[in-house]
Amino acid sequence: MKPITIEDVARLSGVSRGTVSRVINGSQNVNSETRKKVLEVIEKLGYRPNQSARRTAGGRSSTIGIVIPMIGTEFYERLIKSMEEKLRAQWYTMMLFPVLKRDWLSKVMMHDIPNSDAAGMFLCSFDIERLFSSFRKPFEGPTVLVDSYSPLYDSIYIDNELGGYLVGRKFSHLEGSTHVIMMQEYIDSGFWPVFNSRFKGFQKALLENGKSLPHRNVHSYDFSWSAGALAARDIFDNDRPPFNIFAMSDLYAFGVMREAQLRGLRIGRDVKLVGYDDQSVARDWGITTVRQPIEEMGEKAVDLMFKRLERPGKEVESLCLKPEIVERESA
Amino acid sequence: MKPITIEDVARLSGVSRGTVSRVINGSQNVNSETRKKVLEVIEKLGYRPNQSARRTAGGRSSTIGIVIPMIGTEFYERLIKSMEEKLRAQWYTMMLFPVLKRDWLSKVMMHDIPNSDAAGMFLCSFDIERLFSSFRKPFEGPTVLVDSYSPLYDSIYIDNELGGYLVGRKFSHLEGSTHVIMMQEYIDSGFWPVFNSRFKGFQKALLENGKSLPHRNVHSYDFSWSAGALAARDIFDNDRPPFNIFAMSDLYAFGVMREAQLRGLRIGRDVKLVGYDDQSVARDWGITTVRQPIEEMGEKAVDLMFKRLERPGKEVESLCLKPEIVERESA
DNA sequence: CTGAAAGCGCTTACAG
DNA sequence: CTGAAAGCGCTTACAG
Repeated sequence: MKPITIEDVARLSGVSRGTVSRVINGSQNVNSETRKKVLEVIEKLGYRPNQSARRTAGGRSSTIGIVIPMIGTEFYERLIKSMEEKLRAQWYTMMLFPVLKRDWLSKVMMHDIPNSDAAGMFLCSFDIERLFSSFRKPFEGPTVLVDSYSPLYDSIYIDNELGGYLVGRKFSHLEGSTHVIMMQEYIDSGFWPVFNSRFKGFQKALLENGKSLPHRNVHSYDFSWSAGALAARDIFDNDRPPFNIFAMSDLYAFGVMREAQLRGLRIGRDVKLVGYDDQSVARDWGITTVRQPIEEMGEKAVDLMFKRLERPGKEVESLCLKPEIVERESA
Repeated sequence: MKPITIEDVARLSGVSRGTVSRVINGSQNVNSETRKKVLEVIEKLGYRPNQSARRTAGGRSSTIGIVIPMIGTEFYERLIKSMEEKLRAQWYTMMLFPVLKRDWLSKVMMHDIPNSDAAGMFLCSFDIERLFSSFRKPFEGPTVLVDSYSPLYDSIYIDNELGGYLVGRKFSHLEGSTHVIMMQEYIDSGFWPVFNSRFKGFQKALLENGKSLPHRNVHSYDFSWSAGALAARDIFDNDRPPFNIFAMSDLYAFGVMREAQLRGLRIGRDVKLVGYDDQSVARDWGITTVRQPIEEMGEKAVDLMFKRLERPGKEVESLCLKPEIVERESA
């Protein structure tokens, strides 16, 4: 069974292919009677225009690609959802390219994306300059950086240094020992360095208030549910309360919380705890945390894309969003 | 700056477009000298074939679409990763279509997918028959159902009834009161009913052992980190230990665990607890759970797709995978 | 408002 | 092994 083409629609409507094309593309220059007739036939036949053909014939693509480093986290779920919402309102289709393995990064960048026929591309959380020292620029069309920054591209990101600073300022007036749990970031990782920025801001605030953070109070772990508990075990075993712990992800904070409770330490009193991200787990368990305006970032990213699509030659624009502390019981 | 076309390559190589095309498509019928020359020019120019044009000219698409109901969970992260791994080995590109809002389901099915130019389509966790009573079949090409079943399509899924049954059998020899925490499933939701199947199997095992489950011992909640704790609170307040709790997701199980510890109930003794999914949180916190062979499901799904791509007319094939209990400290 | 026609960048028999 | 040519399903000036 052959697919239905514009030719079939034209024949049954008694008009030319050109007219059908005009109807499909919403041209004003079609008699409303004709349009109605054509639309009827389209409906009856179940005709869908072949997108590949439209594009090779010079029509605009209406898909937008999004590259993200992972799925399976609340952060990207929320980000993607807010972006898709806005994209759909303008009839764009979203195509997701998750880079689920480090090895795939070059394949996604050099192969999948150039072939994707997207009108534009969002690149999320990657450090594009580091990426393009090893990769050829993969995509000629409009590119918007989300959750990262480069002077060469439109971009929107959240001020991680400020996030860390806010927590540091809060902690600098507290009694007791101060600890940080973070993820180790490698220079060659290709990711926008969020943890290091948070750390920088945190340390800056402490220094401003005459406090310093011993190197041994910085705990680096991988990213997992148990990491926070392991770190907490280490902290509780080798130091004395009260503890002030900045867990740079709610995941970590949660592990700390659990370990503390097992030991009878009171969260909010013996242990002051601040997480990061305001994930549902922080809301559910009363963890003070740093909220990132994820949805706002997604929406404004789409705005940047639309502007760029309209005026490809316009000057590069960059937006920086502010995080804020959400006070709960844990600190 | 105009994109480089096959014409440019042909001209600079001193051959015809046809020959360049043969080189691109790996045809054997090209003199190796000619091929070398053409390849050089391609490299030098940085030429990339226009995929849209290839497809409209009758070439095969090498992208595969995957529709999933959500991102942000470990289940889909693992599933997608295992599928992409196999797809990439055969030079296919994966395009993800998450359906992040219920309203978008029809748009994704009727618009995005038909336009996606995919050679084949995976549909994950949706109840396709219920879907297609309201939607026209969106996609003519090879379709493989993953994590759901229909006699009309190739499919692979995990035996949820068995999963529930295994837990039920384990619980039927235990002293104390038995409770279930699950998600309420609505008939019109369009999702493959996994919780109901688990419940069915669970109840069956209890009945076989002469036990019954009072209706009030079934606790339905939405899907969140706090739901398990809320359910546990309800259970602990209104019943007496020992408790046997089947939390049909590790997320729920985790909430139960925390609430129990806050009350000084000993997990594994006062509270026997079984989760579902073997997520990292279950591994990290010692929760007995039902492991689903997610990666195996992903890989075999891709096998089904390849078979179907090769022989579009072959008989429909259906695979059912078995879950198993992972024993840990909690039960 | 509409049709005829050229063109988009490819692929693929066909003939040699 | 290769070129010339027809064709894929569309779009878009152009002319009327």
